[in-house]
Amino acid sequence: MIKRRSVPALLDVARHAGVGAATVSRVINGGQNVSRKMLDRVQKSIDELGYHPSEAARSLKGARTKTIGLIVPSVADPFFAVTAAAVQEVARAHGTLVLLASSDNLPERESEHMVTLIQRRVDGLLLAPSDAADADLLKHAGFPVVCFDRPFPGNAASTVLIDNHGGAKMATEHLLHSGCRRILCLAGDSKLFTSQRRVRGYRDVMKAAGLPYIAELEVNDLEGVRNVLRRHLSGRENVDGIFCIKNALTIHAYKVLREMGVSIPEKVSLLGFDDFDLADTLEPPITVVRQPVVGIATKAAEMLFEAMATYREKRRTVTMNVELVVRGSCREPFLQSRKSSGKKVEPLRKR
Amino acid sequence: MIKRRSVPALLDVARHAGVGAATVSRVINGGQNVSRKMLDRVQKSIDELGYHPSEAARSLKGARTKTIGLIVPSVADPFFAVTAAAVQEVARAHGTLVLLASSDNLPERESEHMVTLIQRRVDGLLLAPSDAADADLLKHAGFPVVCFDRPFPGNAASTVLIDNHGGAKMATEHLLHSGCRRILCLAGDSKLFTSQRRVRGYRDVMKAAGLPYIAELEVNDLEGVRNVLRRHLSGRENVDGIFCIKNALTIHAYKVLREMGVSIPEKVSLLGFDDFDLADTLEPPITVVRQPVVGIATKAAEMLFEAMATYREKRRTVTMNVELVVRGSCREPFLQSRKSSGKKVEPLRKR
DNA sequence: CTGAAAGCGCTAACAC
DNA sequence: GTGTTAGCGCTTTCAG
Repeated sequence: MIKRRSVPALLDVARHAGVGAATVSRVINGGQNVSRKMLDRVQKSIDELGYHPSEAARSLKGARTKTIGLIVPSVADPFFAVTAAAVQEVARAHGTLVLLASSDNLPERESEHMVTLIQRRVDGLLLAPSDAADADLLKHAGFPVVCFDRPFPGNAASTVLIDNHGGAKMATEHLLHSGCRRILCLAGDSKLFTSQRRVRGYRDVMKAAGLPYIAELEVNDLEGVRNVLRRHLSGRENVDGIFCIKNALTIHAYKVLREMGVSIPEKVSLLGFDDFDLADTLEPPITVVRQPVVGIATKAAEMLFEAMATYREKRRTVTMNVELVVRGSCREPFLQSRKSSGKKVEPLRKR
Repeated sequence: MIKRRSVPALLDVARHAGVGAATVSRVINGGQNVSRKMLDRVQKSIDELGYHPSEAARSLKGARTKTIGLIVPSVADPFFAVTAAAVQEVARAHGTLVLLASSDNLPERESEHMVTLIQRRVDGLLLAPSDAADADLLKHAGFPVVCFDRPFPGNAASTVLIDNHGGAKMATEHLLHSGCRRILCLAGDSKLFTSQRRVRGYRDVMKAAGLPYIAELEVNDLEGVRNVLRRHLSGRENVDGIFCIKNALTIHAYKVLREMGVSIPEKVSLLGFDDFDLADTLEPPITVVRQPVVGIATKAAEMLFEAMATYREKRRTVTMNVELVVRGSCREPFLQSRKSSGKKVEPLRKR
């Protein structure tokens, strides 16, 4: 027996209270220009019937849907989880709900979700786009779009990024100052924007220093890291520093080094891009480049709401700074005779 | 200059293609009973205008909104992030979108979100309710609700739980078998359902064993854990085992023990409820009770979709099992002479 | 196979 | 102050 309990409509309330539709409408919209008496009567009917106005009908009248879309590769990923929470928070402050969708970095799935959100007539969209996001969809979207973490291909939308290149340079230089000369760069998924930028930062520093470029661009799981490290730590490579492009790799590298009995930082210095929860608790605590995760998302969300309010898209890209958090996984810097070179790393002792 | 670009409507397409509205409707709904010619013509107009049907108008006709709500205390919390991802996945398989909201464990905010979701006419709601969730709202919700992690007060909805009590007993017994006799139980936020159940499991075992009940029920931050441990490790308490009710506490306890120079497990055994990413990487790796996070969410979501499909609410509570993951933070069990007692812990070597 | 028209639940003009 | 009514964009009879 499938009996769909139909929820009461405005007209039901009106009839129940013996008033016109408009009066009910006024009541549920703040009760301006309604006599005390009517207001009470209507309110009573509303409560008795358990009435709640249909948002669908409201938005049909052309009003906003008070909903924004958020498409991320994966909600389970701590970075995007924190990001989602921050977006949430901004949205809530604007009386707006968030429609969450995950793309798994699959362009097709991403497009699929975008279409769905267009059909939902969301007021705006926040997006960490895949490398092959569909620019055509943006044209007919009918609402502003702001990207974060990665740009939209062809720079078709406003974007909030971090200084991946600068952060990677900072990291590599820190390793250099720690006395490392044969630095391995560990990266996964070389098609990812962030990955490319960070590798480039590493490369530029190494090249400028006349040191060898040793990079592994497609390692992702623990097994992969194990193979790679086994190879590079013995033999002629004889790596003395490791720069990991992302969290998972940093953690894998840490594990492998431990299981291989390689001491950090005495034998090998380890530095990761992106901070993580227990980075300061490991033995030794891991030195990382920290990105302002909440800041990125908040900024992106604010830009979106601004665009939604003004309804004029002045496309722009905001780049946020990262900071080096020095802990204990890199050797202490050698005496720096080159004090004058100015832009030396300012070690922070955080956490 | 605020010019809101209005998106094309079905009628625009109809006019553009020189056909009736119904024909366009048929085309966008699978194109049954439409001549090849018409179909092509309409499709062309659709593409040219970049038309996407309005979901709001569709659901106004009484159809489903193909949206479910998900209310969690915090998306940033890894547990709920993973949960959200799993829900996502099930929803996607059902062609449904997820409206995500976070309550911060605040009953008022929770109710607020519930009202909003009711107004959105979501097809169903997944909820990790606060301890003071509003049962009245459920009455007029008009859609099925399934809770997870915690029950709805008064058991007003179907629920997916884990065996908190059993898990805590398992944990405490394991500590006992490890030779601990003075076991401290660390809990935060004593009003939380999960916390209460777990503390109770600990208590029951201790009581049955005739051992002292030593619990701290309102520690939450690192500072709090530090104070508590300092107190209990010295002096007459002289704790030799610690059972942490949740992740954050386990990690804090680990940190404090390290900074105090207390060796784990030689001096103190440590056991946490709920597994976490680096539990196997710390020194020593932490023994934990693991709950099937994805399983919980998936089960809850499936129950919800089932209820949505059948539209009959047969309220039920599902309890999922937890498992003990033995790593290295508890002393090796003493020789167990009581082999016959059967229900002894079956140590798993996972990860 | 195709089109005209009613109506979903609400808001906003407009009358009273 | 309050009620009537015309749509918003779509689906769905019901005629042609």
